[in-house]
Amino acid sequence: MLEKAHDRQLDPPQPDPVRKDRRTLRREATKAEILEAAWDLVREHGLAALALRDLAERVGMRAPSLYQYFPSKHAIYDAMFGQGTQAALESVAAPVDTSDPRKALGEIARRMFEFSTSDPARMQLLFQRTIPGFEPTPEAYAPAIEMHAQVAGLLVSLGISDPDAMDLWTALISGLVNQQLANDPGGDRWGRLVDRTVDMFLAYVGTAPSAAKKKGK
Amino acid sequence: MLEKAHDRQLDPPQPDPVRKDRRTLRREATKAEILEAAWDLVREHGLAALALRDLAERVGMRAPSLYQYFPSKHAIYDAMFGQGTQAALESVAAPVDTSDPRKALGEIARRMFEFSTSDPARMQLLFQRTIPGFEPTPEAYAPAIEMHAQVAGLLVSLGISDPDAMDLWTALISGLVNQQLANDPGGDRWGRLVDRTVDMFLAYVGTAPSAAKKKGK
DNA sequence: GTCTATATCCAGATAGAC
DNA sequence: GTCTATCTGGATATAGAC
Repeated sequence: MLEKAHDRQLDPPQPDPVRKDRRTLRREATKAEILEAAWDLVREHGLAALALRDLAERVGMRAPSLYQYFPSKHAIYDAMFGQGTQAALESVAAPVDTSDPRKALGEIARRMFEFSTSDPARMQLLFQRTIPGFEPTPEAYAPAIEMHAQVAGLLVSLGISDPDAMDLWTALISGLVNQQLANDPGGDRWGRLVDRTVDMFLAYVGTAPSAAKKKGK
Repeated sequence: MLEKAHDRQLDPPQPDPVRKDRRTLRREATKAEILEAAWDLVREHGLAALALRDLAERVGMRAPSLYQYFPSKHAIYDAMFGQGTQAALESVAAPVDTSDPRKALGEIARRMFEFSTSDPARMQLLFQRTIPGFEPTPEAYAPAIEMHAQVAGLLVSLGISDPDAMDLWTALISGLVNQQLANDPGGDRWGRLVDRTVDMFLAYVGTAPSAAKKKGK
């Protein structure tokens, strides 16, 4: 390595990680602009149809210039993945206007359904794995883990601590979303069922001593 | 058109649509062989990664020769789609070893779950729409409609005729399958929940006067 | 009926001028 | 920092020889 270590030591340390110079700010603004254009494109033409040429054109560049901001196409997908999980977390974590945990759970269900169905391309990126070779980085995935924990906490406040119940819950929401997008995109055929599905879930895991009970055949 | 119509009239009519000459049989055998190789490839590399070069190589051809059997890549997907819906229908329609409709419904649920999770590529082809521009033909889709009708009939035999209940049912199975494949491929984390999910469903739509009841908030 | 050869088009990514 | 030009490799599909 020919790196001049003494130069680094002479440089003043970053006084505040939030404080950034104009060049960094400009760069991050451009990155955000690129990602915004990428979202537009995948919403228009589908997630898999994202092409760097088109993306560059949208932001007034040529394709090679994108590599100054993202090292690869997968890196762009990863940044989008991170934005998606962050948005999902914020959607779930926003204050709920009720003190009734049951109503709160219904509100969370509606939010997740709305979040997922309102942007099929985002839903496909986050919850299905259809891009060959793409795996999100742990950093991009982290908000999804936090969101999962928050919902689990809400279930606990309802007296439901069984991990199976949490798995059942995610399956219910996922199923409604999938059917809505696959069979009635833009409609409300499964959206109308969200509240009743929550009732069904609570009736089953709430009244039973444990959701993990084994039913005799 | 320069077609010689009198030749057709002189030809003896097909005495039996099932009876085929050797040439037709050979051709259909080759088509079946191509589709079998296509299934192998999508299971190995993913649905979207199917390449005609690879497919031709698997059956000992060059890529252009495939066009003697299928007019396009989408036609191959369509034939696979038809095979998939046919297999799904057969899975559901096979005799059930019980006279108890409730147990029969559980058996159907397990079959559908097993059918879907045992072949993720097939599940992706049939129940998600990730191939840009591909729409199945009505012929390929027909068995799926028949399967839907059979399940609806089973629900009716349980006294459940509400269309909403059928939609809820499909969402439940779809959700369990999706979570299993997305978060625990090859495992049993959601498969274990199938029977309990059926119980939950029956407890909700079976005991209630109507699944379409509107719950007060 | 299968082949070689090719047309046409597209992709992601890199090198190096300016 | 952005560009032009290019590399490398892929795709689907077609033309025409054999």
